[in-house]
Formats: sequence, structure tokens, C-alpha cells
Amino acid sequence: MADKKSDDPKVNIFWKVPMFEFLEAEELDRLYSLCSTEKLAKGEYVFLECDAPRKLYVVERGEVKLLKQTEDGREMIVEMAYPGEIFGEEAIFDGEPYPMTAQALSDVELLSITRTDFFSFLRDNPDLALEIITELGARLREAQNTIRALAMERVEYRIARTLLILSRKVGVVEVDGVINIDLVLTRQDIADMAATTVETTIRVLSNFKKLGLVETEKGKIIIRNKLELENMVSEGCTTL
Amino acid sequence: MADKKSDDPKVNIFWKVPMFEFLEAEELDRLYSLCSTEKLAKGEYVFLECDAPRKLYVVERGEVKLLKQTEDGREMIVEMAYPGEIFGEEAIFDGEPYPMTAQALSDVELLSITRTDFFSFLRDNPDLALEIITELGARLREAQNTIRALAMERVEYRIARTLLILSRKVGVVEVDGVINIDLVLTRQDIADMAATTVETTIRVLSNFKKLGLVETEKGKIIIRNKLELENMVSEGCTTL
DNA sequence: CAGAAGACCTGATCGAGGTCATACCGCGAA
DNA sequence: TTCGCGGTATGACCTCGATCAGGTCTTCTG
Repeated sequence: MADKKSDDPKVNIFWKVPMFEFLEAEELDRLYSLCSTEKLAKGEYVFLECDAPRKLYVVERGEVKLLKQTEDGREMIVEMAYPGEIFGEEAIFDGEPYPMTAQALSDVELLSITRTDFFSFLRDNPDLALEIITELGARLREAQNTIRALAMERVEYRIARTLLILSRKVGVVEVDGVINIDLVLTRQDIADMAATTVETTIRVLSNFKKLGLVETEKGKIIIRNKLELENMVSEGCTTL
Repeated sequence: MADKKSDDPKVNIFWKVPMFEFLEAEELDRLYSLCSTEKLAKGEYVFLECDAPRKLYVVERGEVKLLKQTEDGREMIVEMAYPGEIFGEEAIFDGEPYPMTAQALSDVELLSITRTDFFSFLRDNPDLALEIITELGARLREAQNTIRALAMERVEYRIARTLLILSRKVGVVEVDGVINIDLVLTRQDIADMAATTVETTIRVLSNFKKLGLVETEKGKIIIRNKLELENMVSEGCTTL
């Protein structure tokens, strides 16, 4: 694959996007030329729910949380986006307003591409379209798993599931098999992901700690016993 | 559009599939030639959760419910598919096992196409791929709305939302503005869609009846005051 | 027609988890 | 060094909706 490497080092972020993996260097270059770079500080908003669809984003550095809110201020994190992941695609693909708010969880660098540019690129790269269909199928599947979890599983299960999703996405496996979630998350963030409250999250997490399933250290969470957590969730046939 | 009409009357079902709307007659014919027809009686299963992905389905007649189950037998209807709608696409598009079970809610006729046939057709019709991306974006959006509803809204809201989704999908508007949900659904079905129990559904529905929002007649539900129901749900910016 | 099975309905009870109040700790700013 | 603030922690209480335990009404079948 080294032969595909672009001259421009900034294009390299695209390598981490599974969706773009198979594109040739010249295609990546062209795609990159259509993009602009955006830097946001922690807490800033990329877009708000109901905004008109403008751009598709790729996370280059940092983390972005995608959330929905109620009038009374409660929020729920629908998804998290990490380097190499895209977000804002629902709005770009179907042309309706963004279905949720995107907020920088840390200082972030983003690549963005407009709807029209992306679609014209897509027309020239039909294989990319198939790739996107696969990706969207996978996201739909995960969303449906979330629906099932919310509808039928108890909080501990949902929190266990949240931890496992985090470990899969940003987990660093240490020598002794434990998984380090390399990200400073508050209990509130985890609560918002698992659709519960801080208090409950704290209680469940300290319970998990007592059972030796997890550990916390300086705000970071360490998963000690992934297998046991997985037993709790057992998402139908999928491995999660 | 009449010029596109195929000689084969059976192809006509494809007209009702938004995704296929813009295909030319010869393309529709070719697509139809790749399909086989399946008839199932009420209650039969099209596929089960965890089955290997075989086919993509289009509903020709009848209704299909897509559900997820727990070990203890409770089920949750993730989606309903009506004539002109496709289902089973997550598995076909990403190649993983079906994420849920599909069961005929009435006697049904289905058109089915294998994964390989569909993908080869897709390669020859790149515009269809864009269409599918749009559709998947919309589904993802709806799934996320469901997630929000489950995470943050009370049962009445979820039931109201369920009624509105049904009215949008299978509702027949009568002269006096009331909407007839032209489908025999049990309270259990509605409960499974709103992720609650029969008892609660019954209580909420009789409450809605008292408030003059809905009416029931021979198992069918009539929506008397759509506006008031919509006020309850107010799904962010979307019209639902 | 009797009887059974399934859908619909209602009241009583219970429990998971949300809410509220309070307290502690670490840290940066004044 | 003290103040304030944000995150963490824990106990007391309460509410929503699930669960259980009865009904009735309708439809289907022998």
C-alpha cells in the first residue's frame, strides 16, 4: 500500500478513514483539495441540530460528541467521533437539516467538505459509493443495537455496553490484557452516552470497581475484565 | 413517467419503491429478472436474527415486522415494512448477519434478490447507489430519533410518536381531516413499537381517547387530532 | 350453542432508577 | 490560604411504569 502514499503528509488522515482506504493517491489528493481545515477549541460547536446541511466532517485530531437535547437542558450523546471517523453524514446524504448537535470534546482539527463537492467526487468514484453504503449499513446496525439496549436492558448493561464501545473505539490494550480508555471522560459524559444520570453512573461504576471489572485513575477508565462486561451485554449474535 | 412503464405488470411494485423510482424500464426489467417471489403466511419468519445475510427483500403485499428479542421472550419492533419498502438491507450492505428477525404480520408477498445479484446490479447503476445512500441516511436519522425518544421521553410521548409514524406510513386521510390507520394492529404490537407493555399502552390509549386525540373502531386506530399528538413529540426540527 | 382462546381493560403492588440534598476533594484564581 | 468551582460520592425519598392478578368482550370452532 506504500505506493499509494501521497506526497502531502496532511492527506494521511484519510488513510485512517476505513471508507477511503482503497482510494488511489491521486484520488485522495483530489479529495483533499476539495477539503478545508477547521480548528475548534474544546466546547465549541461544529454545528447545531436543525442547522441546514453544509458539510461533511472528518476528525483529524481530538474528539467530537454528537448529541441531542431536550428543552429542559438534558442531553444525550448519540455518537462519538474520533480521529479517522466522519460525522454529519446523515444531513449530507439525505439533504435534511443536521439531526443533532456536534460539539468539540477537546481541542479538535477537522477536515470538511461541502455536500456538492462530495457528491461530485462520489459520482467520479462509484466504488466509494459502495463503501459508503457498507459503512451506513454498519451504522444503522449499531443504532438498532442501541435501540434494543435502551428499550430492553437495564442501566448496568447499558453502561457496560458504553464502556465496551469506548474500549473498541479508543481503547489501548496494555501488556497485561487490561484496556486503557485513553480519554478524559466525566461521569456525566458516560451517563449521557448510556442515557442515564450521573448519580446512577457513579453508583454502577463503583459497583463495577468493587467487582474488579474496571478501575479509574486520574479520570481515565481502565477495563480490567472485558470478558465479564461482554457477558453482561451479549448483543444478539454480534461481537458488539 | 408513463413512458417508463414496463410491459410486465409485476414490475409495477418497483414504482412504489422510492429508491427505484428513477430507474428506466429496461433497468427495472433487469432488476425484476434477478428477483424471485416468496409468499409467506401470517406469522411465518422471513429470516431470523443472526442468520447469514442472503437476500434483500421488497414488500409487494402485506406487512412485515422487524423485531429484536431477549432470551426471556420479550420483543421489540424496531421497524415495520409496508408495500414498496425494502428490508434486510443492513445485512446485505455490510455483509454481517441479519441484525434482527423479520416476521410476516399478515399474509405477505415478497420480492427477494441475493446479495451478489444486487451488488452486480448496483455496479451497473451507479446512480442507484447515490439513491441508496440517501435512503440509508434517512433511516439512520430516524433510528437516532428513536434513540432520543427512548432515552429521554416518557411513554405517552413514545406512543404518540409511534402513532404518528404509523399514520405517516400507512395513514389514510379522510374527508374531515382525521387519519385512518388502515391496518389491524393489536395493543401488543403498538407496545412493542413504543418499547413498553400492553397494559401501559392500553391505559395511554384510553387516555388519548378521553382527550379526543384518537378513536378505535374494530381494532383500527383513527387519529382525530394529529396536531395535538405532534405537539407532544416535537422531534427537534424535523416534521417527525 | 357451549366452550376456548385471544384481545382488551382495570386495580393493586413493587421496584429500578431518577431526583434532591449534602458533603468531600483537587485545583486554579485572587 | 481561602474561596469558588467542577467532578465525584452517598444517602433519603419518590415517581413512573412494569408486574401481577384479576376481569369482560369478541371471535372462532366443534
